[in-house]
Amino acid sequence: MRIGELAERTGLSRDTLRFYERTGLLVSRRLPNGYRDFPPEAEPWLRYVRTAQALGFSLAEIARTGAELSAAPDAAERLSELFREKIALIDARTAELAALRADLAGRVGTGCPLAPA
Amino acid sequence: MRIGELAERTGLSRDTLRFYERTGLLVSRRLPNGYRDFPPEAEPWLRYVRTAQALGFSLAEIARTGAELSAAPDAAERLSELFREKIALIDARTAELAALRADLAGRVGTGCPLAPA
DNA sequence: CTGGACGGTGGAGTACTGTCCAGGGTCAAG
DNA sequence: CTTGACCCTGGACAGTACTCCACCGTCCAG
Repeated sequence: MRIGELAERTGLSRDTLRFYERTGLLVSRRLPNGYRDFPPEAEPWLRYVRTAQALGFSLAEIARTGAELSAAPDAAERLSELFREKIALIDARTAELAALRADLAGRVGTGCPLAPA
Repeated sequence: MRIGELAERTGLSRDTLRFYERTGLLVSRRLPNGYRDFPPEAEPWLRYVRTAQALGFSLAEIARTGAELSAAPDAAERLSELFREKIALIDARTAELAALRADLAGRVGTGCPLAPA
C-alpha cells in the first residue's frame, strides 16, 4: 500500500509516516519507481503505536520493542507478553488516577484548596 | 522563601523554577538584593501544577488557569470548580484506559495479535 | 502530451519543556 | 578580606514529535 492510502487509513499525515520510517518505527519496501510500499500489517501496527504512545512511551522505545519483536522467533507470544505488560501498566496508571482523584475530591470545597494534601 | 529552598521542597531544579517564572507559571517578589522571594503558597501550587501536568495539561494552560484564578474574587470556589473539572477528566481518562485494556486483553494469545481489533 | 494527483528528497522550522553555562553579584563565617 | 554557598542574567543547547517547504519525478486521464 502506498503512503497516501496508509495515511488515510490511519489518520496520520504523509509527513508523519515518512518521519516514522526515518526513525525506524515503520518499515517499507520500495516499488520500482521509488515509491514506498507498506505491508498491510502497517495499519494495525500503527494502531498499536498509538496505544503505546497514549501510555507514555516515546517513539524511540516503541521502535525498540518493534525491532526486538521482528527479530524474535516467537513473535506472536512475545507480542502477547508485551500486551500483558501494557495491561499491567494500564492498571497501575488507573490506580494512580484513582489516588489523584481522591486527593482532589478531598480538597474540593475546603477553604484553602491549595493547602498540602 | 528563596529559590534554593523551594527547589529542595518541590524536587524541582532552580533552573526549572526560573523557567516556570519566565513562563508565568510562578510569581515571586524580589528581595532588596535582587533575589527571588517566593510565597509559601508556591509549594502547594507547584504540587497542583504537577497534578495538572500529569493529566496532560501544558504549562501554558496551567499558567492561564492560574492567572484567571488569582484574578477571580471567589478564588476558593473557582479552584474547587477546577478540581471538579480535573476529576471529571480523570474519570474520562480512566474509562479510556479501561477500553484500551479490554482491547489489549482481547488480543492476548490470538494467533495474529496485530490484526485489527 | 499536458494537467493534476500523487510520490520522492533534504533541510529548515516549530512548540514544548527543560538544562547548562559563562560571567558576575551577595552574604555570612572564619 | 577571603572563601564558599547562594543568587542573578542572558543565551545557547537538547530531546521529542512533528510540520512545512522547495524542487523534482511518476503516472494516468482526457
